[in-house]
Amino acid sequence: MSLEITCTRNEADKKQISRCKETIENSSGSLEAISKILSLAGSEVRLKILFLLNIENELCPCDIADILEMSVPAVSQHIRKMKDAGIIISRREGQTLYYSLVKSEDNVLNGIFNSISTRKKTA
Amino acid sequence: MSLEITCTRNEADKKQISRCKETIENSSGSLEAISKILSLAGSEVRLKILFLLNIENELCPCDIADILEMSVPAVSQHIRKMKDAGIIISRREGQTLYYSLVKSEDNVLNGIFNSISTRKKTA
DNA sequence: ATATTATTTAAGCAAATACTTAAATAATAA
DNA sequence: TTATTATTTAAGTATTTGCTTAAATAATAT
Repeated sequence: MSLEITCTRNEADKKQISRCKETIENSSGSLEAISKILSLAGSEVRLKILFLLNIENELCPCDIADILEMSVPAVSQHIRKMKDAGIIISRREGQTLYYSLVKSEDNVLNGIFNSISTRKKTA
Repeated sequence: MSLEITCTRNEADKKQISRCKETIENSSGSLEAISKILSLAGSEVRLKILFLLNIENELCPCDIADILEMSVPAVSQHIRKMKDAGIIISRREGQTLYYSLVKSEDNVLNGIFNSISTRKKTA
């Protein structure tokens, strides 16, 4: 973090700017982690997959492809990104891989699932 | 929504697939709206801007550029996307434009801000 | 072994994204 | 009016993304 303030606005509140820089610095870890999760959930296809996994507990790529009416490789590639990020895990049963959400308490995804339900009700 | 099921898995649960298709169809509006917001918040730069606006109430592009150590046009272009999506609004005071969050109750952003704070505490 | 099925991986490509620099607006000040 | 300041807009470009098709793994069945 550079403490130098380059804003030339007369009215600029330099204390506010310094304070904000520190705030960002102090939360940089969670900001990075959460923006990563949000960038994954920010794809409509992936949000649907996450939403379905939350409801159905587990699904395989083949079923997801069927539900979302898209190709299996396309689904598989979305799944890989979420698996790499550690928000879903797989369980094998014969040839079939079942994917499910990784559960955690302070999970930003739970708030998102609630928002989807809430917005649906009030719409 | 096509009700045709193309999954060739022997074990495929056709009732589950039909049910999931209906679930997605029923929530398609909120899924689209929320994925749009998440795609905006899923950029680390924009998440920082939203996070700062939540704390400071309002900020101008010049100050944000200073805080985040990036160019004013780059900030302005991020701001435009969020303004176009209706999640922030501007207030003019002379030459300066102050941006702030559009408040709403069932707001997915509030859950995100909570997650940032929670994760910071437990980290 | 060979074939079938479920899934992943890889290569290729079009579209979207996020910067950069330069030019255009808009408001204020001299 | 001309200059200065805050901001936006536009054009250009490199990177990322999300699909497609084809090939590679992996498990099961014959």
